[in-house]
Amino acid sequence: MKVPVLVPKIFNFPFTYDSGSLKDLIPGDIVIVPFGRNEEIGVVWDKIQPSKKKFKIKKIIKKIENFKINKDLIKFVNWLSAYNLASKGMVLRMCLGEKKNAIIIEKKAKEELIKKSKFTLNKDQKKSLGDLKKFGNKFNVSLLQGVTGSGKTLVYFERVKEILNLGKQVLILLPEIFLTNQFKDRYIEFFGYEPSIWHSKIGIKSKRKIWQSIIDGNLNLVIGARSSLLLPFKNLGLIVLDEEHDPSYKQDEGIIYHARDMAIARASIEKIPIHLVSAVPSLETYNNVKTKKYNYTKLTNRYSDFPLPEAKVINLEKAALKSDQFIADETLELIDNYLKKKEQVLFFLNRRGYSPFLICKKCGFKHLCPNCSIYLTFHKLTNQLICHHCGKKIKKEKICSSDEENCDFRMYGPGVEKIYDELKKIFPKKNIKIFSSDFLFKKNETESFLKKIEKNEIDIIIGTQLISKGFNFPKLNCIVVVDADFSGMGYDLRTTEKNIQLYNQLSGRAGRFSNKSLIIYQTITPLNETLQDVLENNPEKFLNNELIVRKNKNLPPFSRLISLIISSNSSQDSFKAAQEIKRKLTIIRQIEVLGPVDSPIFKIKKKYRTRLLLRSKNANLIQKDVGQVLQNLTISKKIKLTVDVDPINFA
DNA sequence: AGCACGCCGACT
DNA sequence: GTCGGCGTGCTC
Repeated sequence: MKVPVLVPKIFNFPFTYDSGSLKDLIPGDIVIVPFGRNEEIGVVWDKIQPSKKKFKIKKIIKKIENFKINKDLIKFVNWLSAYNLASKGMVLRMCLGEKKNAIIIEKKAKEELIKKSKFTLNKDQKKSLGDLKKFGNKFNVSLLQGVTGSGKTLVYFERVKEILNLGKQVLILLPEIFLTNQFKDRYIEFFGYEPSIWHSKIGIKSKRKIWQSIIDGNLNLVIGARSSLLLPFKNLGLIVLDEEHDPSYKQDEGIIYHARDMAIARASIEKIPIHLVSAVPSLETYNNVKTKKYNYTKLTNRYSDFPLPEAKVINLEKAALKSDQFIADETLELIDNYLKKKEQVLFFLNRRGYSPFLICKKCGFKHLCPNCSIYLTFHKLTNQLICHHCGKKIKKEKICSSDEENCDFRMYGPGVEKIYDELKKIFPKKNIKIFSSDFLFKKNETESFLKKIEKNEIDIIIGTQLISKGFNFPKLNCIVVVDADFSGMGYDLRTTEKNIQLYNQLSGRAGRFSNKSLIIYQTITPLNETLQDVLENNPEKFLNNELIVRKNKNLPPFSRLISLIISSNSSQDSFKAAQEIKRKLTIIRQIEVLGPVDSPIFKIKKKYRTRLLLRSKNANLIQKDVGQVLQNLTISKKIKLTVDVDPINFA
């Protein structure tokens, strides 16, 4: 009997095999097949691929008895692959945990019971929980919105418990790996046992253990990052997607997909509910709530009734900073009140290193990354210049082209290390620490750092974006945004949205347990509109305006975008290939093709990148037509084509 | 994607 | 003279 078998490789269709002596093979069975000169794991797929090519049909070697992929997952893989223009085989690869031998049998782990704390929901929370229940246990998308500190987690934990009690599996998605550990403690407190955590960096043995017990139905709950979305759940009953608005849900390497949108698709295929959770939802989700596509429930008050921090703007233009100073005197006066009370102050600056600009005063020389078309950032910690794109590290060069002497470098603009130096000079006795990826080397370092902050052992924290995400710092009551910059780079239509999200999230870090908390925005543009929106703390107003703008400009969600990135070792090759692709695409009536243009960062990791942007003329899906053209494309293997459906990053 | 085969530079 | 760079072709 002929059987279609999909292998976890680049192919977008299953290969045809002979079942041999194996009887009753059905879609979802996991098999070992001969492939080329090797053996490969594969999954019996739903449809035989018709083919004009002649080939010898090989026999399936054996069937793996204990595990089976469920039918809905096959449907989901097919759908995800078609939507994102990625090959089915590569999507299947993600289901199998990337590593092909995740399947090997091993002993199963028991959940260890730990003491469980008692939680009670307040009135607000009870109402939202009631709403979520009311929406039902069939497929529906709902947004649980609540200001930072309103206790959203507790609400959905209760909901999760309910679904678990029905004997169903639950998936909780979080936007970043490092949040999963922090989240673990809260989970243990509530449920009384260790949750299983899944993300790309967990070891092979835990992967194997989790994968196997999920497919068996022995494990009921997984907390995971993006990749957990493709796990082979046996009977999934609920998906919760926390921090719904977070851009890191978009995977932008390898198979490019948006985990939020894919999660919704999976819920739809599995016919189960999905809860999106956020303080300020993404524009897409907001629009879907407005048009009643999604259900909606809101928590309006902070859990312990402490107010959100008061906001203050400091005009850096007027502050007359001395050279080498990035913190205004007025800011220093304000934070002093908090430090005196032994309360923490957080300086937020989304710039790693010491200084982003190192320029020779005499010859104007700047260090350019040898692999990318961007300038290098000076890091004092390692005394190196580092490329924030490819990670290249080099020592300072000193040859000045203006005369025989060495270059005389000046530093412009602050990074977190620079702020550290400035603060250390003013507060030599305070314990000041930087929280950025450069200072968190080892695995447990992040956790111990966070513990120290919780225990109030650190007086001043200087942090990058990392710090804005979901942490609970009880003694933090004052935040300083060193450089509230709203200019963006001009190539990201979501810059404003991201800024609103960021500052909203950031301000939520302060005043968890205080009536008097403060967030200070230092800026050279105190009248900026986005800043005004942030200050007003009325994200709905911003979202409504933004929707109007998008509508007028025919941008998503009123149209659809697909971005093509064409890259190669030569800038001419990339550009020529892009023109060629554009020509072929113009056959499609319902899209317009913008470009080709060099990408804003033209060279990344030695590859020259040119891009095309495809836009639908209405809100219909265009994947099918575009996919067809791309499939029949014959371009040199030297050219790499990356397809990004619903792009959010335009670099 | 991975892997083998095949053709040209640099160097143990 | 070999090692190894990557460009090309193939996988039921």
